[in-house]
Amino acid sequence: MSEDDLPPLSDVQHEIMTVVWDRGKCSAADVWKVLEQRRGVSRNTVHTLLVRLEDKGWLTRTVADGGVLFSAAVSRSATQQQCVRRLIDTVFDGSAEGLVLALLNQGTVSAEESARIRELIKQAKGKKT
Amino acid sequence: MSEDDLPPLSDVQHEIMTVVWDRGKCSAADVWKVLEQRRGVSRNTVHTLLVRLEDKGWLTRTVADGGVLFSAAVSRSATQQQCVRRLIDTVFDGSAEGLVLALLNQGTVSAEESARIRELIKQAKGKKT
DNA sequence: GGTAGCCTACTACAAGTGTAGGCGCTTGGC
DNA sequence: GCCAAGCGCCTACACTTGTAGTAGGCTACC
Repeated sequence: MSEDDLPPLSDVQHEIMTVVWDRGKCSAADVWKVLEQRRGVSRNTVHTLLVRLEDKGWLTRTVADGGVLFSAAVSRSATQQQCVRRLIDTVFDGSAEGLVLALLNQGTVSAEESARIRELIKQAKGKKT
Repeated sequence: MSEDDLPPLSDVQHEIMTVVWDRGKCSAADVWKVLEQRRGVSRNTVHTLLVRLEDKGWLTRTVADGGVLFSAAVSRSATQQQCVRRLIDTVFDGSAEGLVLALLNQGTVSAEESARIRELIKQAKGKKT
C-alpha cells in the first residue's frame, strides 16, 4: 500500500489520471490532446490540473531534454481500491455487500455484465479461501 | 428512476443524508445531534448544509407546528445506485466487473465479507438469469 | 414584564476546483 | 535576422464547499 491516502480525485482529475495511466509518461500536450478532443478544454486548463495533481502527489514530473513529462505516482489499481473503499464507507455505511447488492439487484448493470461478474466471483472463490 | 441526476454529494452531505434516511423526517436539531457527537460540528454548519441540500433538491422541508422538518427527496437506494454508476464510469471506465474485481481481488474486503458477497451473488443468480 | 435559551436564517470566509488569459522562452522556417 | 508556433508557467476568476458568527424570533421561566 504505497499510496498514502491522497485526497480524493474529482471527476476531471480522474479523467486526467486515466489518460496518464493509459499512456504512461506523457507530456501536458499529450494529455491535452485527449481531453481537448473529448471535451474541448483549453490547454492551460489541462496544464493547471496537471500541476495541481503533481502538487498533491498524484503525478510526478520528469524533465526529458527540455520537455516535461508527467507520470502517475500512484497506481491505477491502488486508486481504484481507494475509491471503492471510500464509496463503501460513505455511501454504503461500510458494507461491501451493500455495494454488491446495489450493483446486482437494480438495473445498474447489464445482464451480461452481471453474468461476467458472477463468473469473476466464481473465479475469486476458487482462488481464495 | 424518479431521481434526476442531482449533483453528486460530498462526504459531509452524504453523512447528512444518511442521518435523514435513517430517521426519516427530522429537524435540524436532530441531525445536528448526530453530527455533533460524531464530529463536533457546529449547529449552524449543519443548518447551512441542510439548507443547501434542500436548495439542490436532496431534501424537502415541511413545517410542522412551528418546527421545520427535513425529509429526503431522493431515496437512499436510488442515490446508492447513482453513486455506484458514477464510480464505475469515472474510476472503472464503465466496467462493473472492474469494480467487482477491485472489490474481491485486493485486500479491500474482509474474508467474511467476501464470503457473504459470494453468497449474495449466488442468490442473485438464482433470482435473476 | 424582562431575561435566558433555543431555533432559524442571513452573512462571511477560507480552501479547493474548473476554467482560462497572457507572458516569456525555445525552436524551426523563411 | 525575424517571426510564428509550441510549450511551460503565473495569475485570475467564478463557483462550490465546509465552517462558523451573528442577528432575529419564539417560549418559558422568574
